[in-house]
Amino acid sequence: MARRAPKASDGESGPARTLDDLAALSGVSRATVSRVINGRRVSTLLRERVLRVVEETRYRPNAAARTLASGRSGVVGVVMHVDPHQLFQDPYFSQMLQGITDYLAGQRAGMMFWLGNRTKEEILDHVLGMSFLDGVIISAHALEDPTVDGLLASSMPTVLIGHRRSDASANYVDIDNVQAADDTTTHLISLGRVRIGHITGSRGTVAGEDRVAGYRQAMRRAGLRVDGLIVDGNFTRESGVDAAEKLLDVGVDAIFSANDASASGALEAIRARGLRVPEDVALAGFDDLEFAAHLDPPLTTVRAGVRQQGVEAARSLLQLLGDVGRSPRRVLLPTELVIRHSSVGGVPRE
Amino acid sequence: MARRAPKASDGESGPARTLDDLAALSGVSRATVSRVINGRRVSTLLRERVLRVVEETRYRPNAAARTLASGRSGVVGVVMHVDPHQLFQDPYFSQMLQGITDYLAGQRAGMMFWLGNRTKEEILDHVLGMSFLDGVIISAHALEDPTVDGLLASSMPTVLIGHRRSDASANYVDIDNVQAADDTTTHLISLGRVRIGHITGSRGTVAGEDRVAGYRQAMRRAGLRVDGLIVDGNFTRESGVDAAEKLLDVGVDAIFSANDASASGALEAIRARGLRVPEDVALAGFDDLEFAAHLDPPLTTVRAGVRQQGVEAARSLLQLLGDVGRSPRRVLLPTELVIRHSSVGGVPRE
DNA sequence: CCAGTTTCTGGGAGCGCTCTCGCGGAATCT
DNA sequence: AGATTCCGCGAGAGCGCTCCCAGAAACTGG
Repeated sequence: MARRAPKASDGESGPARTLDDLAALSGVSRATVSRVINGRRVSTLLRERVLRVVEETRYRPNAAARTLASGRSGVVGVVMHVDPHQLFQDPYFSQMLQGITDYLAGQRAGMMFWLGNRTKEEILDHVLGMSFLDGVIISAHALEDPTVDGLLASSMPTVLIGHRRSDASANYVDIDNVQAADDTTTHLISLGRVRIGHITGSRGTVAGEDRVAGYRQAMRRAGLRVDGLIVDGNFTRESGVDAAEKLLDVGVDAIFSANDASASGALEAIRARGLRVPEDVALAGFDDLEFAAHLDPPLTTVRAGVRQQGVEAARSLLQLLGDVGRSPRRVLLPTELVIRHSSVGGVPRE
Repeated sequence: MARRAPKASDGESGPARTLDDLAALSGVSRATVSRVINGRRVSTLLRERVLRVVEETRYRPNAAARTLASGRSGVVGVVMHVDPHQLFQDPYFSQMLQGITDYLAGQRAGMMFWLGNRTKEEILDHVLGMSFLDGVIISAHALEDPTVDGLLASSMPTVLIGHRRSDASANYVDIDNVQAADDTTTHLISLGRVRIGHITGSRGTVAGEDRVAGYRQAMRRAGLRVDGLIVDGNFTRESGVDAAEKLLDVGVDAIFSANDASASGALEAIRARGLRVPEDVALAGFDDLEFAAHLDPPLTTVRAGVRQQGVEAARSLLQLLGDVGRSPRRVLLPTELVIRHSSVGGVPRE
């Protein structure tokens, strides 16, 4: 297509737009210029000659041609299918996004985002339509997610965040929600609490289901009853308020809430009744987002390393792409129970 | 390069990966398949034959090849050079980003983001390195910005948000900050206020400088003094608190703050002194972000249509790309003074 | 000093697509 | 009925790059 003027040249002002131009200008072959550009072995003499021309002409390789010829673009997709409003409000997502972008930017990888304003089918279609992508990272919160299924079924290298798929070939970064929830509940039990309520996360999400499972597991092991002590929430502060009200009505001496946001809601509800935390009701959350340490009292919670999950996912994807064998990457990040005032009043503020 | 296995085929399982495959399968030429895919005139008979094969083989065009051959990728870059923390905290940016992404997604355009975790030079280099981009949208807040300069100097079609560059060729979407600030100040004057303070935005930003200019202009026209009444702020809530303290010390009966965040800080400071808004001190902000209407009292402010600025920028860029002549796009969005309780106590809550 | 290496370079064949050109046959005109 | 226009289609030349291959040049050792 000499018909359409090449993007970057008006008339003949900027001469070197292609490798051939550079080759002509520096008196070597195109192959040699390519070697110089890509840092492969070339004699010092020629290398310098070429580099000077590259410099002078402010040459920039054509990314599309490169991608076509090499099969890799250096660009990955990032899909976080959540309501945009929530995306920006909820530090959970912004922290994860930051982890991803920091790592990828550091590796000079490009990234395209799909931040979930569309339907899942549209997203899948759109992502797969960007066929030049080297791979994609997708945060998979729901147990059932057609976007994830579609990606997994496609030939696109994919890393999931937050969902250990049973598919043998799936790559993921996750935390052990069950274990962490068990630990947290066990912590509350060890404090002598016996009526421990749980405010669930959204049903149908991995984190929601796994955390309630961990809670049940710990309670069962301790021989404690759970009937009436599990109230549905949906990870929002508001749901935490409502759920805590119900738990307080039936009577509890501790509440384990499925995330920090709902825990902060629970805290508000407990306070509103004139009850003390942790004396009357001990409280624990999950995620350890920044604000958790600044609640009054500071919240006992599970440090999930949300930002780190993003970093690991990005790292895994890049490793995966570099690995010809494409052996699956599975990363289970450790969690840590962070004990603060909301469960153990006497402990000095960290 | 038959050497590297084509990305999407393992062995010979999925046969149709290229137009040539489709052509062979449907017994037409590659050109005709291309016409079908791109919706150009083809007889119904052949069209259907081809479409059936496309369907069956779940064919997806190779984006890189398309870009190389056609010179357009359908992907644009979005650069918002702000600290990521601020990006997510400050609704200003998230609203603008949402406007941009909504419009572009609606037009099925892809987008790549640079959300400002790197230095300006790095960003410029990285963006220009993605040579396949059809164009870029950049939010230009600072008076001097090397990234913007570099983009403008390059051959990359670029639309600025928030900066009317004098460059005849620059495309932008902006609002008339001077006029809007003048209007707001004039509103306060019309209420009989005479000692009207201004809390500036960050110096060196277009919005900051223009808004103080509009304020000065209105004050001068009304014959009011401004010395001692202009205090530096930086668009944050905290700076609003500090600046308001100073203004209250010198004595004011109204404050016009350069944005809503700093206005909310000012509100806090005024309240802390036991003064009433608007009876003792009338207050006005700028931007009309969501929270402005929910302050107590609701804040008089300038509706800048932040989300709309994003939409318009995206629309402008797409128009620009469709326009062979590439005649410059300049959009000056209207603003509206939204009068609420914080300036006119008697007005019923909107 | 020549055969056997090793290193470096250029030639050239693609990667998968778009788009112009021109041909043949159908539709329209005189 | 013959001349003219129109339309649909195939052929084929690129787009700018990567990477294999083989020849040339520079070493090595006997």
